[in-house]
Amino acid sequence: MEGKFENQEIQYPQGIKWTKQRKCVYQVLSEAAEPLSAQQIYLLSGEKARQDTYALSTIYRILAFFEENGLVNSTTWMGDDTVVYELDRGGHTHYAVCLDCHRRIALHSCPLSIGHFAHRHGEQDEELSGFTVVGHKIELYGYCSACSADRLKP
Amino acid sequence: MEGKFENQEIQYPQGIKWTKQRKCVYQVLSEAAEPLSAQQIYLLSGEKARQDTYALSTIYRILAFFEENGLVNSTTWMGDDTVVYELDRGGHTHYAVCLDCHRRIALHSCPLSIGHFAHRHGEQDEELSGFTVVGHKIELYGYCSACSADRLKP
DNA sequence: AGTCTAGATGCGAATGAATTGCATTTGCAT
DNA sequence: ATGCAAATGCAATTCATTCGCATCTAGACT
Repeated sequence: MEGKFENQEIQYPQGIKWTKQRKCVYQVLSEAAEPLSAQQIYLLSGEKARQDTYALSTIYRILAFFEENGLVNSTTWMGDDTVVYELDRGGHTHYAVCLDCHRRIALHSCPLSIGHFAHRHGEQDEELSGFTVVGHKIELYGYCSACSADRLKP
Repeated sequence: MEGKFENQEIQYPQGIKWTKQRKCVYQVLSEAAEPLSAQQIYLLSGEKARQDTYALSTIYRILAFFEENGLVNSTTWMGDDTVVYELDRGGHTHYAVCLDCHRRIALHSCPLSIGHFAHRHGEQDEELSGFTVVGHKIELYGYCSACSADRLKP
């Protein structure tokens, strides 16, 4: 039996060609607790796919494709230049990033409702008139509890 | 006379070694209207320095040095992975980024005061307890007026 | 079920930003 | 003016990401 990572009860969005590579990447993303880099996805996909490994370039192409089709969003962390991807689950999460150890902490509440914010700005900043806001990204940065402690007694 | 970009009335922060390359980069940044990439700074420095051109690797090292010493901040734009640098002028600016033409629009008002925001979060999210927030970054993304129009009638 | 084909993949080579090693040069404190 | 730790230039290197092209495959159509 074809028992790899397939035949799970995952629902793949319709209207696109679902190759085994795409299913695999999709599943990896759906199980991820936080945004992943192409490299990480590449490794995780390799594990899932029993003995196969999918080409890294394919992973990149799949991610670009997913992004174009609105299935995933990409971002980068402060102080790091590699792009990370996460499934677009409708809602959104923001993070606090430690400038020292680079640890990231997910914030469970968003400090501003998109609509509210966009609205206020559309009215205040002339430059922003006509701009259609579809999303936002917020990042707090500073030092996590562990690193804050270290910085006091060096 | 040594008439290059030097002998202007620029005040260089004290306590560090001011080579001509560093002065030049510093001046380029102080004249910039928005964050610049290392490449851009490299080119602009080249122009300022009459006939000289400073090594690109030097520019990178200077920027890293400036950042460590709190003179500049670095970030990246949505949908672009090259790092950009701007002088730390105390205040901070946020941008709206067009996902289509990549044009950026500076927002002249910040939707949340750091203190206020950090405070509320430090109390609400348990994960954030002990985290010392030193700054934040907000990016709106969407489509600018020109591109919004294009998207309606393709 | 078998055929067909646009589009997807694998592989390796190419790009481009950023970093590093090392020999040489230069602020700047003495 | 002198000396040295730190900064620079240059070339080579790393690492993420992209691209060209030959081969394969999902899914539509017999």
